[in-house]
Parts: sequence; structure tokens; C-alpha cells
Amino acid sequence: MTSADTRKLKKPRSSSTGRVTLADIAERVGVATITVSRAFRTPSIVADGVREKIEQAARELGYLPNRAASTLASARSMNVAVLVPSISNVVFVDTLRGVDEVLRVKGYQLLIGITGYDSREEERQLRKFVPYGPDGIILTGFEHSEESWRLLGRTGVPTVHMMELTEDRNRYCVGFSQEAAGFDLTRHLIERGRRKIAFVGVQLDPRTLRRYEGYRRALTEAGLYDRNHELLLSEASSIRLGGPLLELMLAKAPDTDAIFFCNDDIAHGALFQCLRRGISVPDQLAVVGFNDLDASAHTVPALTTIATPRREVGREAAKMLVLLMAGEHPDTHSLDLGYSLKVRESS
Amino acid sequence: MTSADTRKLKKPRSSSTGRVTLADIAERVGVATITVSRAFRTPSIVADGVREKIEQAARELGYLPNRAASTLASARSMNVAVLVPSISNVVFVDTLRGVDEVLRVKGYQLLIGITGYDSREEERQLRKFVPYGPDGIILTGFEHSEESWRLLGRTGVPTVHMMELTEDRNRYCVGFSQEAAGFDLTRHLIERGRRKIAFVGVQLDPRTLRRYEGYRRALTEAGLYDRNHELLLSEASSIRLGGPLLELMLAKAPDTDAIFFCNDDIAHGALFQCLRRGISVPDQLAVVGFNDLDASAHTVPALTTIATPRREVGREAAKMLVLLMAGEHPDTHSLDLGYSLKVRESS
DNA sequence: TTGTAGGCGTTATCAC
DNA sequence: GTGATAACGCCTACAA
Repeated sequence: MTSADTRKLKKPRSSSTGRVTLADIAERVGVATITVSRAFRTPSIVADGVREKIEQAARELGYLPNRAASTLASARSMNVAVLVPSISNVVFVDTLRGVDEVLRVKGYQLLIGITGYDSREEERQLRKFVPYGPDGIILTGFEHSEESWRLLGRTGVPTVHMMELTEDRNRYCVGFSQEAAGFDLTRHLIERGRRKIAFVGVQLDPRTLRRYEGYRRALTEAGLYDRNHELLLSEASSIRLGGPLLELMLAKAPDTDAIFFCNDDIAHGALFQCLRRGISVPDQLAVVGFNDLDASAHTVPALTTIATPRREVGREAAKMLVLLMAGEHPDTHSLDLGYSLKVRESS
Repeated sequence: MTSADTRKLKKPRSSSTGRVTLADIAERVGVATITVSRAFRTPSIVADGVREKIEQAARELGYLPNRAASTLASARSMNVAVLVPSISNVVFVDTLRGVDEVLRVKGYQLLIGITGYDSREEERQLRKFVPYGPDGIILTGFEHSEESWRLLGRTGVPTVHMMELTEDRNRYCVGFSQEAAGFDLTRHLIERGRRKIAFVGVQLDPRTLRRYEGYRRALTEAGLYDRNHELLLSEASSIRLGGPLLELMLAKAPDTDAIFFCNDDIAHGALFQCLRRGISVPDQLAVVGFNDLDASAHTVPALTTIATPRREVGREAAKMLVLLMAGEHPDTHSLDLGYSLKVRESS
């Protein structure tokens, strides 16, 4: 099957850089480079014998494909850019995992960008990623710079937004209503008989603010809203802030009988402070958080919070993107995955 | 400055795909594509007027560079692949941040891979990333599959290993001695008068095992080693495991007067369980962890632990890689950044 | 300071 | 099933 092969094959020019290329394999096996390419990409359309020889040659030569060349020639990168505010926040790590689970089996590689909750940084990231020719883009939320929106429009790359919802039918999104969740959690406190319900918010990203709006709506509807019971700071969230924020809130409004912390991290810090100070939770003070982190079921007392379907958000956003990248239309432009109230000991 | 330009310029072939390319800008401005390329990459060597016209044309046309083309032509990707076991673990998130801080200002883009503490998955990731033509690679630790090592050798891409050290002068690494840290932490407990010191380990990745070796060496040297006081499980680490592991350990060896948890996460879970059970820490039982997570200074009681310089590890590993990518030689092949014992209330 | 020529490694297209 | 040819968009080398 070797020397008998006397067809005149235009000798594939072997690499000049020393790297092993398709042409090297082609030469070794005695076929055209395109056949080698096919043997890897669509093995079924290459004759068995040829395919096997190609595979063996590839192994022997230590062939490694070159994505840059493939991307350039095919105009498909098999990359998906995913931008999240932070990976110090488990919420987004879980979301990324969901995205990855779905996309990796489809052969896509994630390009992960961290925006630091900053639209300008997000724009910078986007500008960095677009040259990679991503086949799709996944963003967090809807707060993007003018230029980011323009960039997305110009490139025409299919895009899905995560973690928030929109009415805009031109946008695809997967998430849940942060506002409704904030509302429900506050209603829970009202129903437990609390009347001086405070809100402590940090970071103040769009999702935190939506939760705050839900809180406010619930209290306003119940005639309990009192602006003296809220504390909004733009500091980055962290467990260490919990204690001081608790103190600050109680100093500001000593009659507070419940605190809605905008996320579980600062709620944990606050619970520790309650332990140190001997503040009895929930007797003296109810404490609730948001996100249902791993630790929240185990704190003392266990923390009442909102469980968010972030992994599912990631998975569904990825599925939606896969459809869009295939030129198909998802059933809905806006997928609401809901949330669930976890009532535990702290309220 | 426009129509007077009657030099015969080989008309840059404009894109056939509709995308805006360097050639489009070149045509518009009346220069060669290479000049446009230079205007972006080394602006200083292009005449001011020309450069400005090029920049304006780029803006007007909405030019976006194509990394695949540039990578293919230059054989430099400006990508660096970084493989870490997990990003659910803050330790590696901090390390990644350190790496990114240094590499991004040098213009490198991170390709982040999650290996799930699994050599085979790591090998898969490596196989996926090598085709991207990374200019450098950063790996966690030294436990890699045969094939991974071979791949690294074949590609010849500069590589730095993080979080552990090696004597092997052919390898570059930045980290600290996990074994020595485990030893020191155990010594601390001994010096505090503890005699029945237990070790509880999960995940059992190489770094955890090195800590365990340090623990064992300290106890053996002190004549206190007792295999009945150790609990090693391959479960993934999580705060929820802390409580049950504490119970298990105490059931196995009720005389235990101190527990060295292999990381802060499970130590936190254990501290919560102590609160619930009314086990007085440190009076009845000393508890120590490893890593000094954010929460550890705030738990009740505050947790004694080893603070690890993970962000610095990331930064220094990146710096070392930058040198290697430039073909230079770092001062040392193995950079030890140390660690520090944080004595708090729990011991 | 600017330009010409040619190639980087792969794939689309059309032919056989 | 397989091949020749011509891109893909940019950059290196060398030349002017």
C-alpha cells in the first residue's frame, strides 16, 4: 500500500518553521493535506485505511493542530467569550461552571473575562476578546457602555445576557427577577412580624439595586418604609464588612428588628458579630442574606436567604447561545429561572 | 494630501468577506497594509500625519484586528495558558489574580483552564490549549501525566509551576513549602501543650499530602504520632463537610485535644459544629486550618491558620514566565515565598 | 519612513 | 473519496 502509490501528488510544502503541520503528515502518508484535514475533522468521509495511516503518522510525528490557522481559514474560532464581574464571588464561579458544562461538550472553549463590576473594564475586555473572533458572547446583566453595545452590534456576534431579565425582544437573556426576590424576602420578614426592617447593601451593582427596589416596594406597600433603615455603600462586598455594617446599622437605627443584607457574605460577617456581641438571632434581630452560599446552611444560626439558580442560569444561557450560533431561534428571548426562599433559623 | 498622491501602490486587496481589514484602511488612506499594521503596533515609526489618518480611517470603518491572522503570521499568540485545579477555591482565584495583574500589563491574555484536581483532565486541557500556540504556560504543582510532560517537552513552551517547589533545576517554580508549613503549624499546637493532635484531610491533592507529611514529621519528632488521630478522605473539600468530619474524628478518638484541618473551609464548618455542640474552643479542643481565608479572622472563635502568599505566588510566577518568554534567565529556578503562622483564638 | 514579496497552517470550493 | 487551487488577514524580511 506504500510504494505502489505512484499518483502524481503535488508535494505538500512541509513546514519551514520546524513545527509539524498537516502537510508533513500528508507527505509522509502520500495524500493531499486536505485529506489529512478531513481525516481529523470528518473522519467518516475518509477511507478507513487512509485514515488509520494518517492517525498513525500524526502520532509518530507528534502533530499538534494550529488553531490560529484553522480559525483564519474557516472563520470559526470555536471560542465563546464570557464576561463576569468577579470570580471571587462564588455566584459567578457557579455560573461559569454551568456555561462551561454545556459549551465544552459542543467543542467550544471559554474565554473568561473579569470586569470587576466596571463597565469600562468590561468594554476593554470586550475589545480584547472580539479580535479572537468569538462565535458567541455571554455577558452579565444589561449595564454596558455605549461603546460596548456598539461593538456588539458591529460584530453581529450572537450574545446572551445572564442574571437579569429584560423586556427588550432584541436581547436574549437568562436569569430571574432580582426585584421579585428582594420583594419576597422582605415580605417574609413582614409576615414574621418584623416592622423595623433594614436593608444593608454594598457593591451596588445593578442586581443589588434591583433587590433593594424589591425590598423598598414590599415595605412601601406595607406602609413600613423608612429611609432611616437603609445603608447603601459602594464598597466591594466581603465578609469582613459584615460586622462593622451591622454595628453601623444598629447605631443608626437602634430599633431595627430585622436586617436584609444584600448578600450572604456580609450576612455571615454580621452573624459572627452577633455571636460576639451576644445579640440573639432571631429573637432580638432577624438576619437574612441573598444567594444561599454553601456556608449559609451551616452558620449559627443557619441563615435565611434566597437560593439563586446560578448554575442553571449558566447552563441555560449556554444552551440559548448554542441555538443562536447555529442560526436557530430559541423559544423565548427571555428565560426566567426563578429563585427560592430558604427559611432557616436566622429569621 | 489626497489626490496628489500618485505613487503607484499595489492596490491592497480589500476583504472579500465583508470584514474590515488592514487592507481596507490602507486603501482608504493610500498606503500599504504594512504601514497600517505598523501604525498600530509601533506607532512611533510611522509619520505623524499618516498615523493620524490611519487611526481616523480605522475609527470610521470600525476596524477590528484579527488575532488569528496575527498569531499565524507572527508565530506569537500573546496568550498564556494557566491551569488551576479549581476556581471554587479562593486560593486559586487569588493566584490567578496575581498572574493576571502582571501579565495583562505586558499585553498577554490568560487562557484559564480548570483541571478539577485531575491529571487526566489537566492533560485534556493542555491538549486543548497547546493548539492556541500559547507563548507561555503556568501549571499548578508538579503532578502531571506522562503525556502532559511529553507535550510540554515537545512544544518547548516556557513553563512555570506554582504553589510547590522542586529541587529539579530543569523546572521553574514559585511557591512555598507546604510540608514546612504543616510542620510549623503542628509545632505550634505542641508548644501550646496539646498532646493528642489530630489531622483531618480531604481532597488529598499533592499539597494537602505535603501538609500532612509536615504534621506527621512534627508529631513523630515529638514522639506524639498516633495513626489513630488521623482522618484522610478523598472527598472534595467543602464547608459542609466540616461538622461531620469533626464528629467523626471525635468519635474515632475522643481524647483528641487539637485538630489540624487541612484547610480553612472545613475548619470553618467544624467551628460551627463546635458552637452548636457546645464544644469550647480552644479550651476543650484547639482547631487550626490552612490558607487564612477572609472569613478566618472573623469566625467565632477566630481561626488559627497558615497565611499563604498566593497572590504573590501568582505575581512572581508570571514575572518569572515573562523572563523565560523573553529568552532570559530568572535568578533562581525555584522561588520560595514562605508563609506565615496566624495565631488566633482557636488555639 | 515606507513598500514588495511571500508565507504562516488550515479550510472552502469546485473538480475529478 | 480525494485533490488542486486559492484564499483567510497579518507579519517577517528585505529593499528602497
